[in-house]
Amino acid sequence: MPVDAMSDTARAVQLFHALSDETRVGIIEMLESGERCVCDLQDTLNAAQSRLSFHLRVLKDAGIVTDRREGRWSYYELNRDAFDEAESILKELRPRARRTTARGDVCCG
Amino acid sequence: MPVDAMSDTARAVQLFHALSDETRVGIIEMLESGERCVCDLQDTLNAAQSRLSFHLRVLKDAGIVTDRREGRWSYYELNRDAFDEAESILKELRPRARRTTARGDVCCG
DNA sequence: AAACTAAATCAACGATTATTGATATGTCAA
DNA sequence: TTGACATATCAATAATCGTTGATTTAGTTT
Repeated sequence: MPVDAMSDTARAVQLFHALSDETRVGIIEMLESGERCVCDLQDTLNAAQSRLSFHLRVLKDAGIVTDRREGRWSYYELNRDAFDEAESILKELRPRARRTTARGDVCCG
Repeated sequence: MPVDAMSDTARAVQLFHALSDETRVGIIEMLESGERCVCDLQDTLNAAQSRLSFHLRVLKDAGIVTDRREGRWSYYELNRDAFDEAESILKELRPRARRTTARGDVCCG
């Protein structure tokens, strides 16, 4: 499903899912300082080519990275918007009030 | 593994994994406004008892919720610290520089 | 063109995660 | 103390996700 045809919850799930894998976090850490080509990532992360490609696709589908092709190389870069989005989703999920259920209340009436 | 005996990356993965499921996001949304008992969650989210219990445990293991027992009921509440933590992890993963690879650079030398 | 390279995709398998129904544990009420 | 209830845990199954090796797609070099 395209990102913009997704419920808020589905989008949250997609974003956080993309962030919930060691290899992908490793990729993101490598891209923190700027754009990298796939072969660089491969060497440094010590990941088989198709494995890396798989994770890059998950990140790309989630909008966390963008890619550009230059000759026979592909370069990947982090997308700030996705991080803004994740942060704002987190803020929405954050607890608001201190407590609403008074101790001693009955539930399951 | 206990949360405090975990690498930064492993912790990031655990937190984001806990956030990457529709049912769990649903639970979090219900807890935004304060503490709730399990039976409330069950009714509203329309989830089988053991299923809910499973997801609550994932959230609890990740430190996203805390629980307390009162008589035969269990109450769950969001833990602000986990949200702070997730936010700060997100900030660390965020891109720093604009671009380091100049166009036309060669890689895979 | 032919050979070579970087990267994406695919199919098969293995691993992890989620769901379900059954059972266990602790608490309350009759 | 017996029965009902709320929740947790467990074992089996189903579904999803990640890995691997092979193949495909482009682009480059000779």
